Amino acid sequence: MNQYPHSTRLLVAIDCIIFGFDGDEIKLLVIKRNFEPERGKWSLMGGFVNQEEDLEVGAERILYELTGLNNIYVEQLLTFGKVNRDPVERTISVVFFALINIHSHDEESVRAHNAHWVSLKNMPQLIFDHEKMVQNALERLRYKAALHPIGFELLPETFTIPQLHKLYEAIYGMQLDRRNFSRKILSTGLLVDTGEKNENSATKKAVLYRLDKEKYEDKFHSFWYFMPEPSA
Amino acid sequence: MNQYPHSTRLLVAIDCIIFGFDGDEIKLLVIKRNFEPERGKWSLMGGFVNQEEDLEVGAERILYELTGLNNIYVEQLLTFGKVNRDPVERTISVVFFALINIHSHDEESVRAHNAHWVSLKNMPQLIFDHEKMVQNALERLRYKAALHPIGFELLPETFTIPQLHKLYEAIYGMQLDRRNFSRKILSTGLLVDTGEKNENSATKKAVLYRLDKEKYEDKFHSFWYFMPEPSA
DNA sequence: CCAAAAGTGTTGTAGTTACACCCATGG
DNA sequence: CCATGGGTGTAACTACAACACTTTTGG
Repeated sequence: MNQYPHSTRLLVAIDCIIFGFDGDEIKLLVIKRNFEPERGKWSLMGGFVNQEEDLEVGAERILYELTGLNNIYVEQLLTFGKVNRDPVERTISVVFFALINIHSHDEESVRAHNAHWVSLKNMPQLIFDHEKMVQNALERLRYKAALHPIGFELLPETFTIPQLHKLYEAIYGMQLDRRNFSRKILSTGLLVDTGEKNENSATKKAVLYRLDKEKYEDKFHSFWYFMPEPSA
Repeated sequence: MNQYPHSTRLLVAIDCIIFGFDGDEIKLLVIKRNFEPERGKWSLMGGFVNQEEDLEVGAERILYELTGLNNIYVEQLLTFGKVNRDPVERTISVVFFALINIHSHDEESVRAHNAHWVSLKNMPQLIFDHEKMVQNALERLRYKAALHPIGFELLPETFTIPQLHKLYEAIYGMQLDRRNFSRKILSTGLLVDTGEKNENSATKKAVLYRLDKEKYEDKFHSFWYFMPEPSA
């Protein structure tokens, strides 16, 4: 077998930031470790990269193992590689972040892994550099959600504008004018009126929308700021 | 020595995308390999991560080795980890991208490494997945330059608005109205008139500006699109 | 019929595009 | 004195923030 000589090989881990939205707050899915090292402490869900496994595949494996979900929004965040970040042995960690509908995961599996949804406001201490990872992921979420129609990934298939509005308020920790927000979102042309209405509401029922998948794919990469607005 | 048992350790490489601007085009600094594997082919500058070296430090080491430059703009891009991306042995590559003033590097060192500036338009074939990396880096550059005052990193300490204008046209491969661009850039308040003028011009001499470092640091992270403009 | 939440209208303002015009310089 | 490129001005348009108002529902 061909090999590069004289080079050190390192452990490569994958850690997953998993965000959810409970209708009020952004939540993070973390596990209380019942294994060593750092048993009893909180950490992100993770694992090691297998020899014959692409990084993305590894991330999907780990996410599936915990949540039972496939086909969720996953994006590579950054790779953390400080020499002493893991006290046991030097480990490079490739961090992914995932957005899921908080009600869709496999409860069994989550319980079996001793995982819990925690709110970002009173997040427990996490092991190693996992808090930095979360901080970084939150910044990325804010960044992307401001520029791309990404928030939907945290909601069910069908959702109402007020739900989306609350979601955005939660992401940015600030109040947004309900009416302007509604227009802004609708003006993207990405939402399709399903004709149905939300039954949960105690007062006036809100219209349920779903994503226009095609337009979503098309428009996903558009953004502008320093550049002039596209005239077409 | 404590170790995680039963886990595979992998080679971890660092590859560097190095962008420059020659006044006309965005250029990429690549090396023509005079070592195995793939001797004689073009590739990005890279190296392996040392056992006792942080990833960022490794990137800076590699960049310094090639260009002789310290304190340049470096940002982690993404980590590439497909199982067969390197035919010799499975290698994870953490990719960084750097922006430098094309005239400031150490010519000696660049020659010694058999490195050359190539234009993106007729870029030679690169080994492995390096072309994907470049593609990705270009997208990131476009993304960031549209939202953050990052273009300056590709220019000398002092520069003129027309230079900056040409730079942005090169980044996006499109024409931008000279006059509106000028106002937009000046309205950021990030440029300071040095009082001096560009001597190179054959006609009217343009004012030389420099960055207001403090404001630059402050404003670096501001951006908006879906969100309302900050009222303060 | 009233409170609470959802949805629609309107207006002033600020930013930006798409221009025209003037200025400085070297040949 | 003229061609070239740099700098400033301006009008029309558009987007959006900040509001008020109407509609629907349950109790």
